[in-house]
Amino acid sequence: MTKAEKTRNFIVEKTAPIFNMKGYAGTSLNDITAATGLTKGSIYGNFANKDEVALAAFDYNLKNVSSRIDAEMNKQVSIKDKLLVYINIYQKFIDGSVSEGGCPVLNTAVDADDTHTELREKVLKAVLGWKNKIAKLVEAGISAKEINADHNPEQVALTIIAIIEGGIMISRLTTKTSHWDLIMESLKKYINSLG
Amino acid sequence: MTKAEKTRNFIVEKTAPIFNMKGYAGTSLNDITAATGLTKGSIYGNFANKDEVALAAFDYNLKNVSSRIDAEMNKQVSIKDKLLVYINIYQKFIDGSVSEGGCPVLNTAVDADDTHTELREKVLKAVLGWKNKIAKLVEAGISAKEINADHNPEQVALTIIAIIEGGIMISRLTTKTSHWDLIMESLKKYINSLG
DNA sequence: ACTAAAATATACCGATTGGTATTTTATTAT
DNA sequence: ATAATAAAATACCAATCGGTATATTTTAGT
Repeated sequence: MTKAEKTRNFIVEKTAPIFNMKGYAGTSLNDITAATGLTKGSIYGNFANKDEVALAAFDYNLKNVSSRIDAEMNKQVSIKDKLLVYINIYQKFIDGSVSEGGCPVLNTAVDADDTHTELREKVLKAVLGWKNKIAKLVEAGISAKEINADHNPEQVALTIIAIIEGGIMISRLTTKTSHWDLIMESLKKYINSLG
Repeated sequence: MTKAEKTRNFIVEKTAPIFNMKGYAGTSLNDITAATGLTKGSIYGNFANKDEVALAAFDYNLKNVSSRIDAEMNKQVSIKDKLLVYINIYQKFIDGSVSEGGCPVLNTAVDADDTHTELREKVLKAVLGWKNKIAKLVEAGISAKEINADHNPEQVALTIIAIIEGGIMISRLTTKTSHWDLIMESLKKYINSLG
């Protein structure tokens, strides 16, 4: 790994939480230099512009979440247990133990849907990928007779994502873990009702 | 209504959609003057600062949603039908027929939770009020034997809000009304399963 | 119609915005 | 160790940021 690559990663690591908290417009180049300790010249030596940093930061934040989920999901055998993984992983993003501004999908979707095309397309891809992933799990669950065949995999996927993301919005706003717990209890019931 | 009050309302009406789309940091005073056709001096003659405009814009956006919901809810008699009102109202915010950037609660919560205390407190109040409203409806439903008494009103309220707001995030991002429809079908099932 | 007050426009402020050309420093291959 | 190269720092740019003091216009009461 060359020096430039190291610096690039360093910049992304340090700015990713800021973009996740403050959003694209709310994060200034001064924020970026302050967080990295680097100068503007150095930032622009590694990135073409602010957009490129923001896009890389989103990728980083997304991978941070999804890799944790993948790792935990691989430990589970049943489809339902795999689906329940989201609850435990996101809990850590709520209670502050991992938190860096909440779910990057939610933050970036709301931040960019009307303002930033490139960022919007990245989140869109992430959500559609997430949806497909859950839908395939549901299909596998149906094949394995673990989930009733009368369920629409896409609908189940969208419903799970909606509950999680809506739950994050509420819980992070109210800062009540009890709210998260209650919503996730509903999600558990929903998942267990699938078959 | 004095001239200043008219102008104040005019500024709020014109800028409310902008704040809802671009967020607080993303909306500049240039945006505000461009949308109103007024000059900076006129804006600052009616508002102390940008914050005051943003706060008034949020109030306006929130009232726009909640008054529509209240009006429609009063037409319904059963508790379940009252709860189902959210689906039809928010549909209009999704398909673009009323849209001005989506749900102000979701937008402002995500925008302000880590950045803007005053705005954050306003959304927090809105969400807690919304939660209490649904919880009281559920309690009334239990009293009327329309909803089973084993349901936790607060939990039902939080779950409904989460599905709606999560559904808005997804549907506005993907611009697929089918996604909204599928998620709302799940919400209908959930509401109907209450009793 | 006239005047006092209210509301809006003009013209400006310093600070910050994203971005760049140039110089200095650090790295790396020989 | 040195030269070539890569990376980072410095110093700057025009434009825009939120905000204000003052001048002008518009409104409203008599």
